[in-house]
Amino acid sequence: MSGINKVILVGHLGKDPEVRYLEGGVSVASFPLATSESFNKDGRKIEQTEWHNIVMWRGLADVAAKYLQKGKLVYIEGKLRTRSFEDKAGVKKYTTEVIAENFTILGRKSDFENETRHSLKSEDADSDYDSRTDADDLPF
Amino acid sequence: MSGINKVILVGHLGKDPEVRYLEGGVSVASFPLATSESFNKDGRKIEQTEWHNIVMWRGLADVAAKYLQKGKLVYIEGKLRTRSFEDKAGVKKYTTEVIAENFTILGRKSDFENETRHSLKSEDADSDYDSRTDADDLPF
Amino acid sequence: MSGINKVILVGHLGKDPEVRYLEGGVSVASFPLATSESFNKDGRKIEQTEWHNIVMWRGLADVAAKYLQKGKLVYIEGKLRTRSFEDKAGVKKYTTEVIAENFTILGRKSDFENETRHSLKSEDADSDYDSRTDADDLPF
Amino acid sequence: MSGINKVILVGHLGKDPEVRYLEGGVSVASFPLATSESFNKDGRKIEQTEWHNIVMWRGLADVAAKYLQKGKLVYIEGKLRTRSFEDKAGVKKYTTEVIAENFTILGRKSDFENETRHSLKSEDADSDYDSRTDADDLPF
DNA sequence: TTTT
DNA sequence: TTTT
Repeated sequence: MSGINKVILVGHLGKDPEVRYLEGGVSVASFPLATSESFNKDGRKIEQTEWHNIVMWRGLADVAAKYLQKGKLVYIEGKLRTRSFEDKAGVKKYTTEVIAENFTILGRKSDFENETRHSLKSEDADSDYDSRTDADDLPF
Repeated sequence: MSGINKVILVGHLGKDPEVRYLEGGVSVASFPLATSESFNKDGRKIEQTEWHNIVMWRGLADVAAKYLQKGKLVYIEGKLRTRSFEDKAGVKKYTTEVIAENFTILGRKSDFENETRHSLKSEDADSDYDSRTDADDLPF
Repeated sequence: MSGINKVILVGHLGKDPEVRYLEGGVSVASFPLATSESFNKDGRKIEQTEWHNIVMWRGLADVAAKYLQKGKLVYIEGKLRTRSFEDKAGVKKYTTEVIAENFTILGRKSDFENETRHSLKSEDADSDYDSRTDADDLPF
Repeated sequence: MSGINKVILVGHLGKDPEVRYLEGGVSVASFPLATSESFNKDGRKIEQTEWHNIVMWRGLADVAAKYLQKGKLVYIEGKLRTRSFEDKAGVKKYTTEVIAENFTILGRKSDFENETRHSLKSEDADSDYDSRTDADDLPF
């Protein structure tokens, strides 16, 4: 018990969010996010990009679908979750995702028709212990 | 460019750190860390544990080897890195690890013969752009 | 717009939380929190303690009043807020506080009769845009 | 001991950094940073801005002086420090500052002639236990 | 004013 | 595989 599992990312979306709808109408958005880091090595500037699998649930997924697009710069706060799945060949594999808990769009003024911070408590779609939306945080 | 990739964890070590030495004498420590979370579902308390693969390089690995043991509660700050590798059967797989940048032991008094915060800039063993140790942060 | 204002602290309470009740029955808890840092200077170990003014609103204040006491080790997440006030002599002064958004008790087993993470959206008592409680996070 | 004191901010500089030089040639940069937050209250969008006093020491101050200007959007990581001072009238006052440990410029492409993350261990100017610069992180 |  |  008593753990903290927190991820803070600032990066650009590699693709538009992809939204799926589960039984019960629960929405799930996912997209890749790139965080790049520069450093000097032997006098040359090296840029290293790390890709993260971002997952958003329910109301946060809906907001993401509406306001996030490929290329946008966002601040994302969330937690790590590793889950297993079977690939097409039936081989068990693992993937680590960042389950987003809130996000803020950063960047150009033109990106800010909407400037509210988006926040949503979200969890696995098959649990309903926290399915409400932090409506006050939504921009409409 | 311009990215932030930060992980903050507080959890317990699932095992003692395992230390390996690469060519050049570079040390790498790794261990699993559990972060647990409790919540109420339908009136029952559910505990959910997430396991993280922690990796520490060089001086930080040495400090970890000396001061961290299975069961200890630690605060860890680091970044996410996903890398691919081939399993024994030659199948390409991916794993996501937390490359620790510093840690602080939390918890019981008996855990605190040493109480300095440990911090070390570290990177891939095959790169040497940042191989020094933040010696002032080391407890000896 | 588009800002992030986040504070992450792990430290010990210097006093029991002090709870006040505003008009409307809104509860506000506050207490000092010590975060200490050790480092070596000229071969001697120096310990430096920083004191933070923690403020919790509404449901989070109620949970704090019940579960936090002087000496306990807690993880606190919140945001900075600087406000002005007049001292007894009528002189305008400023104070910077950490408005907590959630906390987790860390530390000894004896501290863990209750082990849920406490979280509450909270704001100034004179605003009511976010006055609900994240009830699912509360331990009762 | 065993504390964590961490601040994460994303905001705009309210002024150009002001650089002072202490005895020994130690440089100190300081500037105000605004973090704004939007929320809906009674259907109206409210924007609330918080101002932070940012302080940078030594090499980090030098990088700030070179690359940060009024209006720029930056990610700043640091720690809180409250110190007392006497105002012109000899009255003792307190101020809380964010001692930056690293920063990253965010925002428009045009802001990124230089895109390295800046990082520097820094402390009070009158202590020399950590006076070196994380040179590898510097952009020259 | 905490803790080790 | 941790911890409470």
